[in-house]
Amino acid sequence: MSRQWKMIDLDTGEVKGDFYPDLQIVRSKKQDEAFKRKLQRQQEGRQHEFTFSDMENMKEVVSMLDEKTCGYLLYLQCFVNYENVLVKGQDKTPMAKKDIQETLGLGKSAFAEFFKKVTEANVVLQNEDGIFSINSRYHFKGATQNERVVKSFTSKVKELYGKVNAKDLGFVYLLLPYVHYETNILCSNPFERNVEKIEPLSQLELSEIVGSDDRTTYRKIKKLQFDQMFVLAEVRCGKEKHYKLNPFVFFRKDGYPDASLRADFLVKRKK
DNA sequence: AAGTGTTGTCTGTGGCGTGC
DNA sequence: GCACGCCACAGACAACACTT
Repeated sequence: MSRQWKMIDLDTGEVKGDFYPDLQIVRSKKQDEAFKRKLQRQQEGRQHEFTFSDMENMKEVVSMLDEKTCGYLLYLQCFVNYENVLVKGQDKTPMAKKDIQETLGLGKSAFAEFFKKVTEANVVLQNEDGIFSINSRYHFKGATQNERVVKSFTSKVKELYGKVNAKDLGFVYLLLPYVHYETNILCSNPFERNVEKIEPLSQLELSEIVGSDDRTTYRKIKKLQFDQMFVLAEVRCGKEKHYKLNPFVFFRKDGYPDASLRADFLVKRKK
């Protein structure tokens, strides 16, 4: 039996409740605030964790795997460590095959199909010791000199995975090789440094890239949102229209996008 | 234990149509 | 010509049964 104390308001003599000194502690407001700040810092640190995707090589993946498989892959590559090994949990232990299935939240048959496809395409590799890793030709974590890469903020991709289906995530995956360095605009020449020379992709061109009709693409752009933000923003300049990918999820430059950019992607509330 | 096949349910896709 | 609502159908997935 643990000790039990009573809390009494000294002004009124009223009994306010029970206190168990063996089970509970009293923390000052100041301590509590410091603790909350610490927790927030930790979470922000994790929020800005990212992986790289090689924009040129990943086109090979697109040609080998179908849209939904690419979607699962985009989510799965969030779980690599700096050796590109798929890891789980706080202690970052390597994932077993079953862990991969659970991470993706798939049933037996759907997972078997996915696993067969990605291993045959050599996108997910099984090492001799039974450890699974992602082929670093396509996705990797850690420093790089390569500029033809796009960063994925893992916490945002994970959040997105919970909100949309794999095919939708695959849709985004297919667009990643077309993200412009400075502006996040989807264009046919993403490595062009001169902003004047960007050739933005039209809705029709986007449809061709993802291999569905313009109607479906249109609906996806409108639908893809999470946490009160759109994944794609439509930018109108008179009659011209182009599309921008959300820099809080995918970003090419160093560091983290400026918070003012967020406004472009906010979900507009009616009135 | 892990892979394969079948079936039922649900959701997304794309055709058609309407209003602006 | 564009935006989008409706709807039938196809495809994706889970659950289950069955095989190796």
